[in-house]
Amino acid sequence: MKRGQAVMTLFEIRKMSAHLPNPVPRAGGVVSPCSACNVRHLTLCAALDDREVTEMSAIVSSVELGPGEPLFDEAEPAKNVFNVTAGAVKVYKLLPDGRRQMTGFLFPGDFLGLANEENYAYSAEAVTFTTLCRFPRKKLEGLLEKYPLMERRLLGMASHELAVAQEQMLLLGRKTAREKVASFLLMLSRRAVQRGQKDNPISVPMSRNDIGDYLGLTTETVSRTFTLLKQAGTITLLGNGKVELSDRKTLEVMSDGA
Amino acid sequence: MKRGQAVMTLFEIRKMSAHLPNPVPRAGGVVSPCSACNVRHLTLCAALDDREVTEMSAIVSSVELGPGEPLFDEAEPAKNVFNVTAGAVKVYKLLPDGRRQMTGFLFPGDFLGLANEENYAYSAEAVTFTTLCRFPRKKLEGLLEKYPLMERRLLGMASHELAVAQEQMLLLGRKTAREKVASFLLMLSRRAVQRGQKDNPISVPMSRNDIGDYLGLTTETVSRTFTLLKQAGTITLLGNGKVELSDRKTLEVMSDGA
DNA sequence: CGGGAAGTTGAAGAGCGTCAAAAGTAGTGG
DNA sequence: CCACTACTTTTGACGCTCTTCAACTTCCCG
Repeated sequence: MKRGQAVMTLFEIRKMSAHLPNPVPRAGGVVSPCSACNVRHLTLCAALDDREVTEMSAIVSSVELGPGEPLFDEAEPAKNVFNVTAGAVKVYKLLPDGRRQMTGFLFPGDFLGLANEENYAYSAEAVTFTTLCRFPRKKLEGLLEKYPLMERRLLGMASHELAVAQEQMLLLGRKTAREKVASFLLMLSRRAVQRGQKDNPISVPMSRNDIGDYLGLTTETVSRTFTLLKQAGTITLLGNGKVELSDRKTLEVMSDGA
Repeated sequence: MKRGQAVMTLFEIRKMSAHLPNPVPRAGGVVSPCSACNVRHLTLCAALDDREVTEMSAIVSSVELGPGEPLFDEAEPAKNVFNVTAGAVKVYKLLPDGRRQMTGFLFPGDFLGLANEENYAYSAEAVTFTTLCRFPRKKLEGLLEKYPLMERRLLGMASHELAVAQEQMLLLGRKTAREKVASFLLMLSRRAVQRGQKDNPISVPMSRNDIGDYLGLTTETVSRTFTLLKQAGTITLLGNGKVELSDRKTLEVMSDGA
Protein backbone atom coordinates (compact mmCIF):
# COMPACT_ATOMS: atom_id res chain seq x y z
CA MET A 1 0.00 0.00 0.00
CA LYS A 2 1.87 3.04 -1.18
CA ARG A 3 0.82 6.56 -0.52
CA GLY A 4 2.01 10.08 -0.36
CA GLN A 5 4.16 10.20 -3.45
CA ALA A 6 4.38 13.96 -3.71
CA VAL A 7 5.55 14.01 -7.30
CA MET A 8 4.16 17.10 -8.90
CA THR A 9 4.51 17.06 -12.66
CA LEU A 10 4.28 19.97 -15.03
CA PHE A 11 1.00 18.58 -16.23
CA GLU A 12 -0.48 18.75 -12.76
CA ILE A 13 0.72 22.27 -12.22
CA ARG A 14 -1.05 23.30 -15.39
CA LYS A 15 -4.14 21.50 -14.20
CA MET A 16 -3.97 23.30 -10.88
CA SER A 17 -3.85 26.67 -12.55
CA ALA A 18 -6.85 25.76 -14.60
CA HIS A 19 -8.77 25.09 -11.42
CA LEU A 20 -7.74 28.34 -9.80
CA PRO A 21 -8.64 31.38 -11.84
CA ASN A 22 -7.92 33.45 -8.72
CA PRO A 23 -5.18 31.53 -6.99
CA VAL A 24 -5.32 31.79 -3.22
CA PRO A 25 -2.13 33.37 -1.86
CA ARG A 26 -0.20 31.40 0.75
CA ALA A 27 -0.53 32.21 4.42
CA GLY A 28 1.75 35.08 5.33
CA GLY A 29 1.26 36.67 1.95
CA VAL A 30 0.37 40.33 1.84
CA VAL A 31 -3.14 39.78 0.54
CA SER A 32 -5.76 38.14 2.73
CA PRO A 33 -6.14 34.62 1.40
CA CYS A 34 -9.87 34.79 2.01
CA SER A 35 -10.88 38.01 0.30
CA ALA A 36 -10.07 36.46 -3.06
CA CYS A 37 -11.65 33.11 -2.18
CA ASN A 38 -13.64 31.87 -5.12
CA VAL A 39 -15.63 29.29 -3.20
CA ARG A 40 -16.59 31.44 -0.25
CA HIS A 41 -20.29 31.30 -1.01
CA LEU A 42 -20.15 27.50 -0.66
CA THR A 43 -18.29 27.36 2.61
CA LEU A 44 -18.49 28.13 6.25
CA CYS A 45 -17.39 31.68 5.47
CA ALA A 46 -20.59 32.40 3.58
CA ALA A 47 -21.98 33.41 6.98
CA LEU A 48 -19.50 36.28 7.31
CA ASP A 49 -19.37 39.77 5.85
CA ASP A 50 -16.23 41.27 4.32
CA ARG A 51 -14.91 42.71 7.54
CA GLU A 52 -15.41 39.44 9.37
CA VAL A 53 -13.75 37.50 6.59
CA THR A 54 -10.71 39.68 7.00
CA GLU A 55 -10.60 38.82 10.67
CA MET A 56 -11.02 35.20 9.78
CA SER A 57 -8.13 35.32 7.37
CA ALA A 58 -5.82 36.08 10.29
CA ILE A 59 -6.17 32.53 11.56
CA VAL A 60 -6.31 30.80 8.18
CA SER A 61 -3.40 29.33 6.31
CA SER A 62 -3.24 27.61 2.96
CA VAL A 63 -2.28 24.00 2.27
CA GLU A 64 -1.34 22.48 -1.06
CA LEU A 65 -1.18 18.78 -1.75
CA GLY A 66 -0.13 16.70 -4.73
CA PRO A 67 -2.08 13.60 -5.83
CA GLY A 68 -1.97 10.89 -3.19
CA GLU A 69 -0.52 13.10 -0.48
CA PRO A 70 -2.11 12.58 2.95
CA LEU A 71 -3.74 15.48 4.74
CA PHE A 72 -4.23 13.68 8.05
CA ASP A 73 -4.71 10.18 9.37
CA GLU A 74 -7.45 8.56 11.35
CA ALA A 75 -6.81 8.68 15.12
CA GLU A 76 -4.37 11.57 14.74
CA PRO A 77 -5.12 14.56 17.04
CA ALA A 78 -7.68 16.76 15.30
CA LYS A 79 -5.79 20.04 15.41
CA ASN A 80 -7.24 21.62 12.28
CA VAL A 81 -10.31 21.77 10.16
CA PHE A 82 -10.13 22.39 6.43
CA ASN A 83 -12.04 23.79 3.53
CA VAL A 84 -11.26 22.52 0.05
CA THR A 85 -10.68 25.41 -2.33
CA ALA A 86 -9.47 23.51 -5.42
CA GLY A 87 -8.98 19.91 -6.47
CA ALA A 88 -10.46 16.84 -4.80
CA VAL A 89 -9.92 15.00 -1.53
CA LYS A 90 -10.89 11.49 -0.49
CA VAL A 91 -11.72 10.54 3.08
CA TYR A 92 -11.76 6.95 4.25
CA LYS A 93 -11.68 4.51 7.12
CA LEU A 94 -9.62 1.32 7.23
CA LEU A 95 -10.09 -2.08 8.83
CA PRO A 96 -7.02 -3.66 10.47
CA ASP A 97 -6.51 -6.00 7.50
CA GLY A 98 -6.47 -3.13 5.02
CA ARG A 99 -10.02 -3.18 3.71
CA ARG A 100 -10.96 0.39 3.02
CA GLN A 101 -14.24 2.31 2.90
CA MET A 102 -14.30 5.76 1.38
CA THR A 103 -16.73 7.82 3.33
CA GLY A 104 -16.66 10.69 0.90
CA PHE A 105 -15.07 12.63 -1.90
CA LEU A 106 -14.68 16.33 -1.22
CA PHE A 107 -14.62 19.13 -3.78
CA PRO A 108 -14.15 22.90 -3.62
CA GLY A 109 -16.42 24.37 -0.94
CA ASP A 110 -16.54 21.18 1.09
CA PHE A 111 -15.53 21.10 4.71
CA LEU A 112 -13.60 18.40 6.57
CA GLY A 113 -12.02 17.69 9.89
CA LEU A 114 -15.08 18.23 12.04
CA ALA A 115 -14.48 15.96 14.99
CA ASN A 116 -16.35 15.71 18.21
CA GLU A 117 -13.56 13.77 19.84
CA GLU A 118 -9.93 14.66 20.26
CA ASN A 119 -8.90 12.73 17.17
CA TYR A 120 -9.92 12.51 13.54
CA ALA A 121 -12.41 9.74 12.83
CA TYR A 122 -11.04 9.12 9.33
CA SER A 123 -8.07 9.68 7.07
CA ALA A 124 -7.94 12.26 4.30
CA GLU A 125 -5.80 12.32 1.20
CA ALA A 126 -5.61 14.36 -1.98
CA VAL A 127 -7.00 12.81 -5.17
CA THR A 128 -5.71 15.46 -7.57
CA PHE A 129 -3.55 18.49 -6.98
CA THR A 130 -5.48 20.19 -4.21
CA THR A 131 -5.51 23.40 -2.21
CA LEU A 132 -7.26 23.84 1.09
CA CYS A 133 -7.52 26.48 3.73
CA ARG A 134 -6.68 25.37 7.24
CA PHE A 135 -8.35 26.64 10.44
CA PRO A 136 -6.72 25.77 13.74
CA ARG A 137 -9.54 24.18 15.64
CA LYS A 138 -9.01 26.08 18.90
CA LYS A 139 -9.01 29.44 17.19
CA LEU A 140 -12.00 28.55 15.05
CA GLU A 141 -13.95 27.68 18.16
CA GLY A 142 -13.24 31.14 19.47
CA LEU A 143 -14.65 32.67 16.31
CA LEU A 144 -17.71 30.44 16.47
CA GLU A 145 -18.58 31.93 19.83
CA LYS A 146 -18.18 35.38 18.44
CA TYR A 147 -20.21 34.76 15.29
CA PRO A 148 -23.33 32.71 16.00
CA LEU A 149 -24.26 32.83 12.32
CA MET A 150 -21.14 30.89 11.56
CA GLU A 151 -22.03 28.25 14.09
CA ARG A 152 -25.50 28.08 12.58
CA ARG A 153 -23.97 27.58 9.19
CA LEU A 154 -21.71 24.84 10.51
CA LEU A 155 -24.72 23.08 11.98
CA GLY A 156 -26.45 23.35 8.63
CA MET A 157 -23.45 21.88 6.86
CA ALA A 158 -23.21 19.05 9.39
CA SER A 159 -26.86 18.15 9.05
CA HIS A 160 -26.52 18.21 5.28
CA GLU A 161 -23.58 15.83 5.59
CA LEU A 162 -25.75 13.63 7.76
CA ALA A 163 -28.44 13.42 5.08
CA VAL A 164 -25.79 12.59 2.49
CA ALA A 165 -24.39 9.88 4.75
CA GLN A 166 -27.82 8.32 5.13
CA GLU A 167 -28.29 8.27 1.39
CA GLN A 168 -24.92 6.56 1.11
CA MET A 169 -25.97 3.92 3.63
CA LEU A 170 -28.98 3.15 1.46
CA LEU A 171 -26.63 2.78 -1.49
CA LEU A 172 -24.13 0.59 0.32
CA GLY A 173 -26.64 -1.65 2.01
CA ARG A 174 -29.32 -2.07 -0.61
CA LYS A 175 -28.27 -1.13 -4.12
CA THR A 176 -26.80 -3.39 -6.83
CA ALA A 177 -23.51 -2.65 -8.56
CA ARG A 178 -25.30 -1.02 -11.52
CA GLU A 179 -27.45 1.12 -9.26
CA LYS A 180 -24.41 2.14 -7.26
CA VAL A 181 -22.41 3.25 -10.26
CA ALA A 182 -25.36 5.10 -11.76
CA SER A 183 -25.95 6.90 -8.46
CA PHE A 184 -22.27 7.76 -8.23
CA LEU A 185 -22.12 9.35 -11.69
CA LEU A 186 -25.25 11.38 -11.05
CA MET A 187 -23.87 12.57 -7.72
CA LEU A 188 -20.70 13.81 -9.41
CA SER A 189 -22.81 15.63 -11.95
CA ARG A 190 -25.03 17.29 -9.34
CA ARG A 191 -22.09 18.36 -7.27
CA ALA A 192 -20.35 19.81 -10.31
CA VAL A 193 -23.44 21.96 -10.88
CA GLN A 194 -23.35 23.14 -7.28
CA ARG A 195 -19.83 24.37 -7.89
CA GLY A 196 -20.97 26.22 -10.98
CA GLN A 197 -19.61 23.75 -13.52
CA LYS A 198 -21.70 22.20 -16.24
CA ASP A 199 -23.60 19.01 -15.58
CA ASN A 200 -22.52 17.05 -18.56
CA PRO A 201 -19.37 15.82 -19.45
CA ILE A 202 -18.33 15.20 -15.85
CA SER A 203 -14.85 14.94 -14.46
CA VAL A 204 -14.08 11.66 -12.69
CA PRO A 205 -10.65 12.31 -11.23
CA MET A 206 -10.47 9.29 -8.93
CA SER A 207 -9.30 5.78 -9.84
CA ARG A 208 -11.56 2.76 -10.33
CA ASN A 209 -10.14 1.42 -7.12
CA ASP A 210 -11.13 4.57 -5.20
CA ILE A 211 -14.60 4.41 -6.72
CA GLY A 212 -14.87 0.77 -5.69
CA ASP A 213 -13.93 1.61 -2.13
CA TYR A 214 -16.55 4.33 -2.14
CA LEU A 215 -19.31 2.08 -3.47
CA GLY A 216 -18.44 -1.07 -1.56
CA LEU A 217 -17.29 -2.87 -4.72
CA THR A 218 -14.01 -4.10 -6.20
CA THR A 219 -12.07 -2.36 -8.95
CA GLU A 220 -13.03 -5.12 -11.35
CA THR A 221 -16.75 -4.81 -10.70
CA VAL A 222 -16.60 -1.04 -11.15
CA SER A 223 -14.76 -1.46 -14.42
CA ARG A 224 -17.17 -4.10 -15.69
CA THR A 225 -20.13 -1.91 -14.76
CA PHE A 226 -18.67 1.07 -16.62
CA THR A 227 -18.24 -1.22 -19.62
CA LEU A 228 -21.85 -2.36 -19.41
CA LEU A 229 -23.15 1.21 -19.20
CA LYS A 230 -20.91 2.17 -22.11
CA GLN A 231 -22.16 -0.73 -24.24
CA ALA A 232 -25.75 0.18 -23.44
CA GLY A 233 -25.06 3.70 -24.67
CA THR A 234 -25.87 5.19 -21.29
CA ILE A 235 -22.46 6.77 -20.83
CA THR A 236 -19.44 7.55 -23.02
CA LEU A 237 -15.88 7.39 -21.74
CA LEU A 238 -14.13 10.43 -23.17
CA GLY A 239 -10.72 9.63 -21.74
CA ASN A 240 -8.65 11.70 -19.34
CA GLY A 241 -11.11 11.11 -16.54
CA LYS A 242 -14.03 12.66 -18.41
CA VAL A 243 -17.34 10.85 -18.72
CA GLU A 244 -20.34 11.91 -20.75
CA LEU A 245 -23.75 11.02 -19.35
CA SER A 246 -25.33 10.22 -22.72
CA ASP A 247 -28.65 9.09 -21.31
CA ARG A 248 -29.30 10.81 -18.05
CA LYS A 249 -32.92 9.62 -17.78
CA THR A 250 -31.83 6.02 -17.90
CA LEU A 251 -29.16 6.67 -15.30
CA GLU A 252 -31.71 8.28 -13.04
CA VAL A 253 -34.17 5.45 -13.33
CA MET A 254 -31.34 2.98 -12.85
CA SER A 255 -29.97 4.70 -9.76
CA ASP A 256 -33.25 4.30 -7.91
CA GLY A 257 -33.58 0.69 -8.72
CA ALA A 258 -35.77 0.24 -11.76
CA MET B 1 -46.11 -4.07 4.09
CA LYS B 2 -48.18 -3.43 7.17
CA ARG B 3 -47.42 -0.85 9.72
CA GLY B 4 -48.91 1.21 12.45
CA GLN B 5 -50.89 -1.40 14.32
CA ALA B 6 -51.32 0.63 17.47
CA VAL B 7 -52.34 -2.32 19.57
CA MET B 8 -51.13 -1.74 23.07
CA THR B 9 -51.35 -4.81 25.22
CA LEU B 10 -51.21 -5.05 28.96
CA PHE B 11 -47.79 -6.60 28.63
CA GLU B 12 -46.51 -3.57 26.78
CA ILE B 13 -47.95 -1.21 29.33
CA ARG B 14 -46.14 -3.10 32.03
CA LYS B 15 -42.96 -2.93 29.97
CA MET B 16 -43.40 0.78 29.50
CA SER B 17 -43.73 1.35 33.20
CA ALA B 18 -40.57 -0.64 33.80
CA HIS B 19 -38.75 1.72 31.43
CA LEU B 20 -40.08 4.79 33.11
CA PRO B 21 -39.38 4.92 36.83
CA ASN B 22 -40.41 8.60 36.66
CA PRO B 23 -43.08 8.66 33.97
CA VAL B 24 -43.09 11.85 31.95
CA PRO B 25 -46.38 13.72 32.38
CA ARG B 26 -48.23 14.64 29.21
CA ALA B 27 -48.03 18.11 27.80
CA GLY B 28 -50.51 20.32 29.53
CA GLY B 29 -50.04 18.51 32.77
CA VAL B 30 -49.39 20.55 35.87
CA VAL B 31 -45.82 19.40 36.28
CA SER B 32 -43.17 20.37 33.75
CA PRO B 33 -42.52 17.28 31.65
CA CYS B 34 -38.82 18.13 31.57
CA SER B 35 -37.98 18.68 35.21
CA ALA B 36 -38.53 14.99 35.87
CA CYS B 37 -36.78 13.88 32.68
CA ASN B 38 -34.58 10.92 33.44
CA VAL B 39 -32.48 11.11 30.31
CA ARG B 40 -31.81 14.83 30.38
CA HIS B 41 -28.08 14.41 30.82
CA LEU B 42 -27.96 12.51 27.53
CA THR B 43 -29.92 14.96 25.46
CA LEU B 44 -29.94 18.38 23.99
CA CYS B 45 -31.25 19.70 27.29
CA ALA B 46 -28.03 18.81 29.09
CA ALA B 47 -26.86 22.26 28.00
CA LEU B 48 -29.55 23.99 30.06
CA ASP B 49 -29.86 24.79 33.74
CA ASP B 50 -33.05 24.18 35.75
CA ARG B 51 -34.59 27.55 35.02
CA GLU B 52 -33.92 27.19 31.30
CA VAL B 53 -35.33 23.68 31.25
CA THR B 54 -38.54 25.05 32.70
CA GLU B 55 -38.72 27.55 29.86
CA MET B 56 -38.01 24.75 27.42
CA SER B 57 -40.81 22.65 28.81
CA ALA B 58 -43.27 25.29 27.65
CA ILE B 59 -42.74 24.31 24.04
CA VAL B 60 -42.34 20.58 24.60
CA SER B 61 -45.06 17.99 24.36
CA SER B 62 -44.97 14.27 24.90
CA VAL B 63 -45.61 11.56 22.31
CA GLU B 64 -46.32 7.91 22.96
CA LEU B 65 -46.19 5.19 20.33
CA GLY B 66 -46.96 1.48 20.32
CA PRO B 67 -44.76 -1.04 18.52
CA GLY B 68 -44.77 -0.45 14.75
CA GLU B 69 -46.48 2.93 14.95
CA PRO B 70 -45.00 5.55 12.61
CA LEU B 71 -43.64 8.79 14.00
CA PHE B 72 -43.17 10.48 10.63
CA ASP B 73 -42.50 9.60 7.01
CA GLU B 74 -39.71 10.49 4.65
CA ALA B 75 -40.52 13.57 2.55
CA GLU B 76 -43.14 14.76 5.05
CA PRO B 77 -42.70 18.39 6.18
CA ALA B 78 -40.24 18.42 9.08
CA LYS B 79 -42.35 20.27 11.63
CA ASN B 80 -40.91 18.72 14.77
CA VAL B 81 -37.78 17.29 16.23
CA PHE B 82 -37.85 14.60 18.90
CA ASN B 83 -35.94 13.18 21.78
CA VAL B 84 -36.50 9.56 22.72
CA THR B 85 -37.21 9.23 26.43
CA ALA B 86 -38.14 5.55 26.61
CA GLY B 87 -38.32 2.60 24.25
CA ALA B 88 -36.68 2.29 20.85
CA VAL B 89 -37.21 3.86 17.44
CA LYS B 90 -36.03 2.76 14.02
CA VAL B 91 -35.28 5.20 11.21
CA TYR B 92 -35.03 4.09 7.60
CA LYS B 93 -35.04 5.02 3.96
CA LEU B 94 -36.86 3.15 1.21
CA LEU B 95 -36.20 2.53 -2.46
CA PRO B 96 -39.20 2.73 -4.81
CA ASP B 97 -39.42 -1.07 -5.04
CA GLY B 98 -39.58 -1.42 -1.26
CA ARG B 99 -35.99 -2.28 -0.41
CA ARG B 100 -35.29 -0.72 2.95
CA GLN B 101 -32.18 0.52 4.69
CA MET B 102 -32.30 1.25 8.38
CA THR B 103 -30.10 4.22 9.04
CA GLY B 104 -30.29 3.86 12.77
CA PHE B 105 -31.90 2.58 15.92
CA LEU B 106 -32.58 5.22 18.53
CA PHE B 107 -32.74 4.75 22.27
CA PRO B 108 -33.51 7.00 25.24
CA GLY B 109 -31.46 10.19 25.00
CA ASP B 110 -31.18 10.04 21.21
CA PHE B 111 -32.32 12.86 19.03
CA LEU B 112 -34.11 12.69 15.68
CA GLY B 113 -35.74 14.86 13.10
CA LEU B 114 -32.83 17.17 12.44
CA ALA B 115 -33.38 18.23 8.85
CA ASN B 116 -31.63 20.85 6.86
CA GLU B 117 -34.35 20.86 4.23
CA GLU B 118 -38.04 21.44 4.58
CA ASN B 119 -38.80 17.73 4.75
CA TYR B 120 -37.63 14.73 6.71
CA ALA B 121 -34.93 12.73 4.97
CA TYR B 122 -36.10 9.42 6.42
CA SER B 123 -39.02 7.68 8.08
CA ALA B 124 -39.21 6.89 11.76
CA GLU B 125 -41.25 4.23 13.53
CA ALA B 126 -41.43 2.80 17.02
CA VAL B 127 -39.83 -0.59 17.65
CA THR B 128 -41.21 -1.11 21.15
CA PHE B 129 -43.60 0.94 23.18
CA THR B 130 -41.93 4.31 23.06
CA THR B 131 -42.21 7.79 24.53
CA LEU B 132 -40.61 10.87 23.05
CA CYS B 133 -40.63 14.56 23.67
CA ARG B 134 -41.53 16.72 20.73
CA PHE B 135 -40.11 20.18 19.97
CA PRO B 136 -41.80 22.26 17.30
CA ARG B 137 -38.93 23.09 15.00
CA LYS B 138 -39.71 26.80 14.66
CA LYS B 139 -39.89 27.35 18.38
CA LEU B 140 -36.79 25.32 19.02
CA GLU B 141 -34.89 27.49 16.58
CA GLY B 142 -35.88 30.51 18.61
CA LEU B 143 -34.49 28.92 21.74
CA LEU B 144 -31.30 27.98 19.95
CA GLU B 145 -30.63 31.64 19.24
CA LYS B 146 -31.23 32.48 22.85
CA TYR B 147 -29.05 29.70 24.23
CA PRO B 148 -25.83 29.33 22.27
CA LEU B 149 -24.76 26.47 24.53
CA MET B 150 -27.70 24.51 23.27
CA GLU B 151 -26.72 25.12 19.69
CA ARG B 152 -23.20 24.04 20.57
CA ARG B 153 -24.56 20.88 22.06
CA LEU B 154 -26.67 20.22 18.98
CA LEU B 155 -23.59 20.62 16.80
CA GLY B 156 -21.77 18.18 19.01
CA MET B 157 -24.59 15.68 18.73
CA ALA B 158 -24.71 16.10 14.95
CA SER B 159 -21.00 15.56 14.55
CA HIS B 160 -21.19 12.51 16.75
CA GLU B 161 -23.96 11.19 14.53
CA LEU B 162 -21.73 11.84 11.57
CA ALA B 163 -18.92 9.74 13.04
CA VAL B 164 -21.40 6.95 13.76
CA ALA B 165 -22.69 7.14 10.20
CA GLN B 166 -19.17 6.79 8.82
CA GLU B 167 -18.55 3.76 10.97
CA GLN B 168 -21.77 2.29 9.60
CA MET B 169 -20.62 2.92 6.03
CA LEU B 170 -17.48 0.94 6.78
CA LEU B 171 -19.68 -1.85 8.09
CA LEU B 172 -22.08 -1.83 5.15
CA GLY B 173 -19.47 -1.54 2.44
CA ARG B 174 -16.68 -3.71 3.73
CA LYS B 175 -17.67 -6.13 6.47
CA THR B 176 -18.84 -9.73 6.12
CA ALA B 177 -22.10 -10.99 7.61
CA ARG B 178 -20.34 -12.33 10.70
CA GLU B 179 -18.44 -9.11 11.23
CA LYS B 180 -21.63 -7.11 10.79
CA VAL B 181 -23.59 -9.08 13.35
CA ALA B 182 -20.72 -9.02 15.85
CA SER B 183 -20.39 -5.25 15.42
CA PHE B 184 -24.12 -4.84 15.87
CA LEU B 185 -24.27 -6.76 19.14
CA LEU B 186 -21.32 -4.84 20.55
CA MET B 187 -22.90 -1.56 19.54
CA LEU B 188 -26.09 -2.46 21.40
CA SER B 189 -24.03 -3.32 24.45
CA ARG B 190 -22.04 -0.08 24.37
CA ARG B 191 -25.12 2.01 23.96
CA ALA B 192 -26.84 0.23 26.81
CA VAL B 193 -23.90 1.21 29.01
CA GLN B 194 -24.21 4.83 27.89
CA ARG B 195 -27.77 4.79 29.13
CA GLY B 196 -26.66 3.41 32.46
CA GLN B 197 -27.73 -0.18 31.85
CA LYS B 198 -25.45 -3.13 32.24
CA ASP B 199 -23.33 -4.28 29.32
CA ASN B 200 -24.13 -7.91 29.38
CA PRO B 201 -27.16 -9.61 28.78
CA ILE B 202 -28.30 -7.09 26.18
CA SER B 203 -31.81 -6.35 25.03
CA VAL B 204 -32.38 -6.86 21.29
CA PRO B 205 -35.91 -5.55 20.85
CA MET B 206 -35.94 -5.43 17.05
CA SER B 207 -36.83 -8.26 14.69
CA ARG B 208 -34.35 -10.23 12.58
CA ASN B 209 -35.79 -8.47 9.59
CA ASP B 210 -35.10 -5.04 11.09
CA ILE B 211 -31.58 -6.10 11.97
CA GLY B 212 -31.06 -7.32 8.42
CA ASP B 213 -32.22 -4.02 7.00
CA TYR B 214 -29.81 -2.26 9.33
CA LEU B 215 -26.84 -4.43 8.37
CA GLY B 216 -27.55 -4.75 4.66
CA LEU B 217 -28.45 -8.43 4.97
CA THR B 218 -31.56 -10.60 4.69
CA THR B 219 -33.52 -11.98 7.62
CA GLU B 220 -32.26 -15.45 6.79
CA THR B 221 -28.60 -14.48 6.82
CA VAL B 222 -29.01 -12.69 10.14
CA SER B 223 -30.70 -15.74 11.60
CA ARG B 224 -28.04 -18.10 10.27
CA THR B 225 -25.29 -15.89 11.65
CA PHE B 226 -26.90 -15.79 15.08
CA THR B 227 -27.04 -19.59 14.95
CA LEU B 228 -23.35 -19.81 14.04
CA LEU B 229 -22.34 -17.49 16.88
CA LYS B 230 -24.52 -19.46 19.24
CA GLN B 231 -22.99 -22.78 18.17
CA ALA B 232 -19.50 -21.35 18.57
CA GLY B 233 -20.40 -20.38 22.14
CA THR B 234 -19.84 -16.70 21.43
CA ILE B 235 -23.37 -15.68 22.34
CA THR B 236 -26.33 -17.25 24.11
CA LEU B 237 -29.92 -16.55 23.11
CA LEU B 238 -31.85 -16.11 26.34
CA GLY B 239 -35.23 -15.65 24.72
CA ASN B 240 -37.54 -12.66 25.00
CA GLY B 241 -35.15 -10.52 22.99
CA LYS B 242 -32.29 -10.94 25.43
CA VAL B 243 -28.84 -12.00 24.25
CA GLU B 244 -25.86 -12.82 26.39
CA LEU B 245 -22.44 -11.96 24.99
CA SER B 246 -20.70 -15.01 26.34
CA ASP B 247 -17.35 -14.29 24.73
CA ARG B 248 -16.96 -10.59 24.26
CA LYS B 249 -13.28 -10.77 23.32
CA THR B 250 -14.08 -13.01 20.37
CA LEU B 251 -16.91 -10.72 19.31
CA GLU B 252 -14.58 -7.75 19.43
CA VAL B 253 -11.89 -9.44 17.37
CA MET B 254 -14.55 -10.66 14.96
CA SER B 255 -16.18 -7.26 14.54
CA ASP B 256 -12.95 -5.73 13.29
CA GLY B 257 -12.31 -8.43 10.80
CA ALA B 258 -9.98 -11.01 12.29
C1' DC C 1 -55.01 -24.50 23.08
C1' DG C 2 -54.84 -22.36 18.53
C1' DG C 3 -53.70 -19.18 14.96
C1' DG C 4 -50.48 -16.00 13.00
C1' DA C 5 -46.28 -13.86 12.95
C1' DA C 6 -41.40 -14.36 13.63
C1' DG C 7 -37.55 -17.22 13.43
C1' DT C 8 -34.91 -21.18 11.74
C1' DT C 9 -33.20 -24.37 8.43
C1' DG C 10 -32.38 -26.33 3.77
C1' DA C 11 -31.35 -26.37 -1.19
C1' DA C 12 -30.33 -24.00 -5.26
C1' DG C 13 -28.78 -19.99 -7.73
C1' DA C 14 -27.09 -15.22 -8.70
C1' DG C 15 -24.06 -11.55 -8.15
C1' DC C 16 -20.03 -10.05 -6.95
C1' DG C 17 -15.23 -11.23 -5.45
C1' DT C 18 -10.84 -13.42 -6.44
C1' DC C 19 -7.13 -14.64 -9.21
C1' DA C 20 -4.82 -14.15 -13.42
C1' DA C 21 -3.50 -12.14 -17.61
C1' DA C 22 -3.88 -8.89 -21.40
C1' DA C 23 -4.51 -4.20 -22.99
C1' DG C 24 -4.16 0.57 -22.39
C1' DT C 25 -1.88 4.88 -20.61
C1' DA C 26 1.37 7.99 -18.88
C1' DG C 27 5.77 9.40 -17.67
C1' DT C 28 10.99 8.35 -18.32
C1' DG C 29 15.02 7.96 -20.71
C1' DG C 30 17.59 6.88 -24.72
C1' DC D 1 10.52 10.67 -31.47
C1' DC D 2 10.12 6.22 -29.98
C1' DA D 3 10.91 2.52 -26.92
C1' DC D 4 10.77 1.10 -21.98
C1' DT D 5 8.68 0.75 -17.55
C1' DA D 6 5.22 0.90 -14.17
C1' DC D 7 0.69 1.46 -13.14
C1' DT D 8 -4.22 1.50 -14.15
C1' DT D 9 -7.92 -0.47 -16.53
C1' DT D 10 -10.15 -4.07 -18.80
C1' DT D 11 -11.41 -8.76 -19.65
C1' DG D 12 -11.91 -13.71 -18.59
C1' DA D 13 -12.69 -17.89 -15.75
C1' DC D 14 -13.97 -19.63 -11.58
C1' DG D 15 -15.51 -19.76 -6.72
C1' DC D 16 -17.80 -18.25 -2.65
C1' DT D 17 -20.82 -15.59 0.13
C1' DC D 18 -25.10 -14.17 0.55
C1' DT D 19 -29.82 -14.17 -1.54
C1' DT D 20 -33.91 -16.44 -2.95
C1' DC D 21 -37.50 -19.54 -2.47
C1' DA D 22 -39.66 -22.77 0.35
C1' DA D 23 -40.90 -25.53 4.22
C1' DC D 24 -40.79 -26.23 8.90
C1' DT D 25 -40.56 -24.79 13.88
C1' DT D 26 -41.05 -21.82 17.67
C1' DC D 27 -42.97 -18.21 20.12
C1' DC D 28 -46.56 -15.16 21.53
C1' DC D 29 -50.83 -13.69 22.82
C1' DG D 30 -55.56 -14.13 22.50
